[in-house]
Amino acid sequence: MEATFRASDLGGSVMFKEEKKVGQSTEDETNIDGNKSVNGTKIHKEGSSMPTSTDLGNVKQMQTSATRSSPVETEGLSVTHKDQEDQLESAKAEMGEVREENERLKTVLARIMKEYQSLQTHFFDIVQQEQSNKKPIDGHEVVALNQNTHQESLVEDDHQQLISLSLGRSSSSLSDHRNHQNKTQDEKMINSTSISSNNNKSVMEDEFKEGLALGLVCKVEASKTVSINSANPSPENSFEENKEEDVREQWPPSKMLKIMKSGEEEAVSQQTAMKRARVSVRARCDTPTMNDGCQWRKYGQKIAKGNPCPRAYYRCTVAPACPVRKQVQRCADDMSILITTYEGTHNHPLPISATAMASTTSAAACMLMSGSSTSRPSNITTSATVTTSSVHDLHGLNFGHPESSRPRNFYLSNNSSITSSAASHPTITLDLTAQSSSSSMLSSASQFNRFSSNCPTHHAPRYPSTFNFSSSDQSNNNSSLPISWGNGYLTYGAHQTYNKSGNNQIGALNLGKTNQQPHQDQFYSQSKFHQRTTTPPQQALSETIAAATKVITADPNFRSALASAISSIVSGGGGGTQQGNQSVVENVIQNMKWGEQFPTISAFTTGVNANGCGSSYLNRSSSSSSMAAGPQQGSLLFLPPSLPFASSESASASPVDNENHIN
DNA sequence: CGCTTTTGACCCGCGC
DNA sequence: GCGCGGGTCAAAAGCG
Repeated sequence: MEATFRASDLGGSVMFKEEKKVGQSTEDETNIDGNKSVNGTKIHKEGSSMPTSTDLGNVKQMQTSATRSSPVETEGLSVTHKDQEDQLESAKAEMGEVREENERLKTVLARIMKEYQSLQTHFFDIVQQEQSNKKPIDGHEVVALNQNTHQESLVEDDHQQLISLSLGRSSSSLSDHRNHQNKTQDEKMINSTSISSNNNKSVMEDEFKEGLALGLVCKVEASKTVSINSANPSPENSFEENKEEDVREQWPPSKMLKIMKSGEEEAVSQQTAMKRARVSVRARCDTPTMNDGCQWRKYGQKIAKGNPCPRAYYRCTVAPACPVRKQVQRCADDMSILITTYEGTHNHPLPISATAMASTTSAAACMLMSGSSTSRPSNITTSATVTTSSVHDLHGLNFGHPESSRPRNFYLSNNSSITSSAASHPTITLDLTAQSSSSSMLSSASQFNRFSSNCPTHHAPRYPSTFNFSSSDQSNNNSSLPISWGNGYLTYGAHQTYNKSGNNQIGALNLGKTNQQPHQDQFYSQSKFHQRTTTPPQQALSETIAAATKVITADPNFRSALASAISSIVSGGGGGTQQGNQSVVENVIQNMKWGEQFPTISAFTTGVNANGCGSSYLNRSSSSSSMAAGPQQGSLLFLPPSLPFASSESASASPVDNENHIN
């Protein structure tokens, strides 16, 4: 497994360990009595630089059980004692190895950091040189520069319909640096007309490594025959296109159209807009906005038809040019439900607390687009059952919460009731408002099947009807918990079925049970929440989000779509063997699947990055300082999935539900 | 003073 | 072509 990625990969080896741990964790969890947890301990330590609660528990358990065996035991017990001593010894030996490996990894990490810093220095040198040559670059000039530089990509876009999204993409100042570096690399590649496929492949692999460490940029191709830029088949293309799209997203449509020079480009723009996916999250929330970890600035509010509550428009302000927007609106049918619709891809490092939502929405969007890109939008239905135990696996860390091992069902559905607006903005909905049980799963399924009844049947196979990630402790299926936000915390309750407002929503990812009677007062009651569960609510949501991500990324169609997209790029070089590429891609996807859960691993937040990562956010989120300290200090590695919806008075909080209507 | 929110105006796409 | 609705802009107001 480790052979796939070099240890010098930025965080790659570490992520790898995480994957390994994740891959084994179900096994390890079933051996919670400690005998077999040595591997788990080892990997935990590698991943987190400190033992997790489980690890400590296991070791402690062994020690205590060894201590418990007194000399006055019977002979049989002495044998047991001996066995335990043996185990203890072997465990100690293993831990010694782990320590050594930890040291090795630290060395590697230090080297990577050093390389990164030198690269950064180099980058700044280049920037300074450029700035000395011409006026300081403002945002528009940057856009112009990018557009000039990537004119070829524009043309290429005419032949491709691509969506670009990142799964918990974390680096963006970094990514900006990378873009610049890519640009220079790209120029080199263009200048050098004789590029061997091997070189391409190796560059590609490097890109993969770094790209995965930095986050996934997923490109889904359209049904049209893809003509990979044969002159420049390097993987930089993907970054170029990504930049291109980012550029477009940074501009409002009207201005975009103004700068378009030809009808062809206009068509490209329209295609891009047509394909821009949205991810809508429905959640119980008694605050004006749900705190998803990002920093938002409100730029508009409007009454939407059919809903007395105004819709608020926010844009991400973590980075100045971040194209991500969100709309927040109360559900007309149930005011306790907040519908947050995300659009676009962050082009900057995310606060740790924002990565869960970002990766989930990106994955959902990717899945949606993978379904819609090869044909007309997405008449697809997908359901998934996920338990929190698998969520633990996903996180790669065991929080040791007894409640958290409770199975929870998630329902993922993506169907198409396409309206015109939905067609231009394909939307997938993550419904966090309701609880899921077996019966409700069925009802939900039938519900969505009903929705998809008008779907062409050829879409059905694209997404298997059910993904079941349930682990062995699935038995108490009915104990799943509904989720809602409340003052930044989750609350639990039985909720109303979502579906009524789904006119524009092509799909729904229903993470919970469909409905019972709404008891709104429950949702506002912290005390009731605490009565219902001892699971830290934010953790629960984090798990929910991560589980949804897992569902999506575990979708074989999502993976195959991604694989084909990547492999087509790889094979676009003309030299690489398809099979080899495919295996690389598969490995990439395998790693992405888990690595994306730690998108900040690679966000070495030195200098600009740290600031870009949201200093203001961090300053505000005093309650989440423990995790917030990570990015700031550059010690963000291996933190557990953050509590993404920390209770903090968000600067972006706005009275969405106030009655100040405009227009 | 700088940042955020508010809100009227404007633009654009779409349906009729 | 017109009206409607969604989305965005940007000046003014609010706030710390």
